[in-house]
Amino acid sequence: MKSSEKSYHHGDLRRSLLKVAFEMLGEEAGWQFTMRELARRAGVTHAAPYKHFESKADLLAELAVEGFVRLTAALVATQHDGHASPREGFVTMCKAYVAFGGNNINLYRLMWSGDARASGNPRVLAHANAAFAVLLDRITRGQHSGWLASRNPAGQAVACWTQLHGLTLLSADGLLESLTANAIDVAIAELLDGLQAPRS
Amino acid sequence: MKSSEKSYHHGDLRRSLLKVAFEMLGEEAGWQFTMRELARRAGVTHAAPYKHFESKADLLAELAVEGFVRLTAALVATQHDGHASPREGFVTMCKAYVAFGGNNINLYRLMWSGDARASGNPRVLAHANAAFAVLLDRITRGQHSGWLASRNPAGQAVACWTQLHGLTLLSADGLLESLTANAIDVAIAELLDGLQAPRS
DNA sequence: ACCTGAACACCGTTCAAGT
DNA sequence: ACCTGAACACCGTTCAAGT
Repeated sequence: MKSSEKSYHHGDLRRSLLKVAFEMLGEEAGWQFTMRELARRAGVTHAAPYKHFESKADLLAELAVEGFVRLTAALVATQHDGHASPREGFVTMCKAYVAFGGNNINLYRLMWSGDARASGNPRVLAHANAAFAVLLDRITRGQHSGWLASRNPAGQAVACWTQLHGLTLLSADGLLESLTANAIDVAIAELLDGLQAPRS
Repeated sequence: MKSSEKSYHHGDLRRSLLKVAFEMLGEEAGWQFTMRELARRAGVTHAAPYKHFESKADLLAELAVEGFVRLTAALVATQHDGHASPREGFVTMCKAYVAFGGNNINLYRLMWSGDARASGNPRVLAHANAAFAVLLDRITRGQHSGWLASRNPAGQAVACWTQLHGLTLLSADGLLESLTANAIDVAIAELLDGLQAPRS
């Protein structure tokens, strides 16, 4: 934060590496950047990152954790707006999920890449579950307040999560635009119809 | 087909390479096999595959095309069984989709990998659309026969596709089992409830 | 305490040369 | 016509050595 741009890198190389990694994820090139490129951009030798991360998978796990934190925040941020209806509020959250993926597609793919989980870092799974918990909480409250059909909330949350995950990925792959207009809105509407329908 | 096992590889190296690649995809190691490992297993030098495939992406595209062909066949195969109800028939197709992904997870991931589409081979997209067309066709017919709510069939098909895609991936990642029992069945039921519900 | 230089065992891809 | 051998420009990772 103190900005020592152009210094020789002292204690905060770890933080610098994460920052540069997020910058690279923001570019076009996909999430499979190389450790050597990361080191190059951070201005250090390719061996230096290994003093701060055990392996590439370890670095990816850190990025994935931060990704889930940001996704969770994006979902939570939709909770207290004044929505026209409970359903509208929920739809807003769903759109925020898909928008997060669309705006951070390299990070989103990294979060689910398997390479991140392969690190063995349990925080990846824990933070994925934390994001899921936001969906589950909203659904549980929706059932209590009566606008969602009452059945196992976890089942509804899983249906919601899988729908949003698939929608995010296929949308980012550019496969939906040619199939129908407003694919995201339509798919979310079908999801909500299902969650509201009685008699599972 | 003539089986010249143990020969020196003549004209059918291309076919051999594809066969070995599918075998590797059937193993545990993920879909990111190396061209050199493929060549090794096929018993040739690592330069030989490049006489039959322009690049690794080109090879992956061929595998992806065949994957979509197989997925399409798996979906079509569920069409003429005697089902207890139209909805049951549709649910069977949905389960076949998820089961295909679960039983061929490396191939399924490859099909959506981007590396395959990056080859520029238009057959990948064409065959992906062919698989989608099966969903669309069943939904259109379901609307005509009246058991599905009548609205834009493409929108419903997109909702179905994205749900099954997300469900397949998250299920394969092992992320659903701990959340609820019968996650696949439950998510498919929510999907169908949505597709059947009037008033989108 | 933190980074560098050189090394190891790999990649994808190319291309002259062999059969 | 089809494959090999050697090469090029890369990787992730390690480790003795420098500052």
